[in-house]
Amino acid sequence: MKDVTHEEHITTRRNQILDAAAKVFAAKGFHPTTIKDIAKEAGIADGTIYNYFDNKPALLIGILDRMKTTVLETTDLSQLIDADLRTLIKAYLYHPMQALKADNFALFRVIVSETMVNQEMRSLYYQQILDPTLTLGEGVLQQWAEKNAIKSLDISLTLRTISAVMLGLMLQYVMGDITLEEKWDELPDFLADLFLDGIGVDHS
Amino acid sequence: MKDVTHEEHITTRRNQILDAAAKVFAAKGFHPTTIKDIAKEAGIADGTIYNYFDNKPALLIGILDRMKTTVLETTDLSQLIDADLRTLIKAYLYHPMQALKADNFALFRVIVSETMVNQEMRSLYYQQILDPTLTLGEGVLQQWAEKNAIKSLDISLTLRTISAVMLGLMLQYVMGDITLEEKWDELPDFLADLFLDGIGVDHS
Amino acid sequence: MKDVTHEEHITTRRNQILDAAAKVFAAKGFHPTTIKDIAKEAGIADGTIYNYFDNKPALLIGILDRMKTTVLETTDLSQLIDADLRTLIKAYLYHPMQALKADNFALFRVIVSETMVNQEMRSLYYQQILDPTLTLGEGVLQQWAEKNAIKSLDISLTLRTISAVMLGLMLQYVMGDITLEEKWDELPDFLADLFLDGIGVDHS
Amino acid sequence: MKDVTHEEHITTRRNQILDAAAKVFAAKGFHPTTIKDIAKEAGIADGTIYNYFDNKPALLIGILDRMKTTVLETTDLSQLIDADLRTLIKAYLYHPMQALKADNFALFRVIVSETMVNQEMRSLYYQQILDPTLTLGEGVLQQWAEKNAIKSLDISLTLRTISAVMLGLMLQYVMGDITLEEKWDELPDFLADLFLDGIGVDHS
DNA sequence: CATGAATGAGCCTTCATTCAT
DNA sequence: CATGAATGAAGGCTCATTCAT
Repeated sequence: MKDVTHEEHITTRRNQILDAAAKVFAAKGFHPTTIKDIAKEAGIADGTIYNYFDNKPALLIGILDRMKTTVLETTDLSQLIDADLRTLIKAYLYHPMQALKADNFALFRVIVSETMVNQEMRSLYYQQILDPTLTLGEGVLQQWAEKNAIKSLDISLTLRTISAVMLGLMLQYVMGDITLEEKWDELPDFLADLFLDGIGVDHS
Repeated sequence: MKDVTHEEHITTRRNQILDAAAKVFAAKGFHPTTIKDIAKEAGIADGTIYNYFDNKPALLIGILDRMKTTVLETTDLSQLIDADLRTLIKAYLYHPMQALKADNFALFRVIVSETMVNQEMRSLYYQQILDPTLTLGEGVLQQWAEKNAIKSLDISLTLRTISAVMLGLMLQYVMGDITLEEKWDELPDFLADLFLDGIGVDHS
Repeated sequence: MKDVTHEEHITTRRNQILDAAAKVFAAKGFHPTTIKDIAKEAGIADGTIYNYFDNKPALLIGILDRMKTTVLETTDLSQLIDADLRTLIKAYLYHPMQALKADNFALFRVIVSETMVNQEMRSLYYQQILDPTLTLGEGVLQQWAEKNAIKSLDISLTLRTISAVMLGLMLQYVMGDITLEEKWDELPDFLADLFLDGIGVDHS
Repeated sequence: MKDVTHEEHITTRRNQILDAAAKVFAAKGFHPTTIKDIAKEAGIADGTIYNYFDNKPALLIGILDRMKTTVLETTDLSQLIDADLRTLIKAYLYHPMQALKADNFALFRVIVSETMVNQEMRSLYYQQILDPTLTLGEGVLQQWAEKNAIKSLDISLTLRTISAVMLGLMLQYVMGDITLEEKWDELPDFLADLFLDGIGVDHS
């Protein structure tokens, strides 16, 4: 009973700190942010942060780690198992794009930036986010392949291409591509068409 | 005459410093690298670097800036103007992928990482690399569209999608996706097929 | 009655804490040891320690203070009042040397180290240990002097010399003098001879 | 030529810093002293200290290291090789006692304190100071033993006893023994007599 | 222009101590 | 009296940058 309360308290505090860290990281970037900044934002003392996290990088890792839940939950495609392929692809693309759009650009930038360069974050991203996403998608594609609804392509490369396009577009958006910003909402439709039909004309 | 020598000397020194910086950044990352590291690698004194660059970030910007030449030169597609579309797309994809494969992973990672987070690098990348590449590609696609060789799609989005796929795949490669590493050389062919024909079966 | 129990409880707790502190100080040194280390070793909470001791130095002082009893008890020479002088000196030297040998090197080191540098510990050591020991010894020597069993020397200096030799040898032992370690057990005999007869040959 | 100046400059700076460190350590103790204190005393910036020393302990080690020269130079006994034994012993004891008396008590305390507890300082003390001193003394005693001027005792223990008495007396002095302070100057004579003749009366 | 010693602001982290529960 | 989360002062150390030579 007391333990439960205790656990809850720890979780609350960790989230409180991660929320503050996410906010400040998004605003100032990882390296320019000081522990004092985060503590101030969280309304606690510097030292308190170290009662819940080992060090500064652990905060960013904590933020990334917290995302795995979000990603997997919002990307629940099981309910779409009976939809047609085009709808499915749109859905697969739609969620992350909307999630990003909110106002997490800045945080996204910081996370990608550090992930590129931090071994621990890299493997965390791979294990917690990329790999589950790919596995999920491969299963779906496999089913459609068996129904002869898609060409017999290398499924793993296909999936990687689809997830890569999302990542790549996000980066380009974040880099300041205005065209992309304007047409952001058209993308799920556009991509679904592109991936399903290609750009080439039929030569038959 | 003297000016020429002078200019040459400056260019040489700058390149010497940038070479050293690129090497050390690739090995240790941007933030963990000190000016002293770079000076040592370049065989000069710390202070000398400041005669050629304003500050540490300017070194990374210098490296990125030097790349624009390389990128545009190696992506010269004019000679392929008469090839068929599939060949063209392969060529468009092939060069950057091989360039990355060489062994500049590490440097690529560092540059992407800082670019995400550094406004100046971001606009430099956009102006010097992304925008020219997109413009080039749009021109080519436009020509093919006029020949009715491709569907009438939103060309700017199409181009952005293609370059986003490249960028995204490179990142995932660099993140440690083993499958991608194994099949890296198959990608130009695979992607050309995918982009041209799509994954869907013909319902006609 | 309740007070007695109360007092007992306090004493028990204090000893429990001092035992833990002594163990950890010996293992890690005074400064590297944290209150948390000690609390953990004692199986109590950090804050509890402050119910029994004012601060961290007070713990070391407490340890030193506890020793006075031990020292004086084990150095009870009264029973040797009838022995010959050589036996007496051996006994005077034997106890502290054995005590050190046991395995309290590490703690001894820590205590000496802090005593050097901490005014409060210094006077505690002087009052509780050095002074009583010297007084005791001086009394004994005085008796022998009156019996004309020893030369008429400055007794206070003689005593200080003897205790200084012990202290100095202990330090050198603890500093890692291998020769001293090997011959440690020979010392009481050796020193007794040395002090009584000197190293010079008789010139008569 | 330039190198010579350079070396000189380094030596000067190191000594300047060590002088300042010694002064502040003596006044405040090792742990309470901050790098800023030392820098201020030396009239330089904090960071400059780290151009000459690896870290804070290295300063104390540097101080100890500098002493080896002093110790060995001032303890040059070769000129006394023809003196009688009593004179020799007095000389052997006199120098360190005077050296300490100056006003280096406080520093001595700090050094002994840290040496007790710091492995690196311990072996430095052993190798640079204790061992040479013992070796020197053993050689001398050996010669006298061969001349039958002293009893055939265990020379290594004898030497250790003599050097231990110095160390021990210094500590007791430093601990605040007033008697010792009053009679400090009598000690060389007193000790020479004690060690040569012993305190026992002749039983023949 | 080259040098590299000097600078000193600034940050992460530790940990003794407090105090509300 | 016990607890242990919270505190926040404090300090060692790094390193980009400057500037006298």
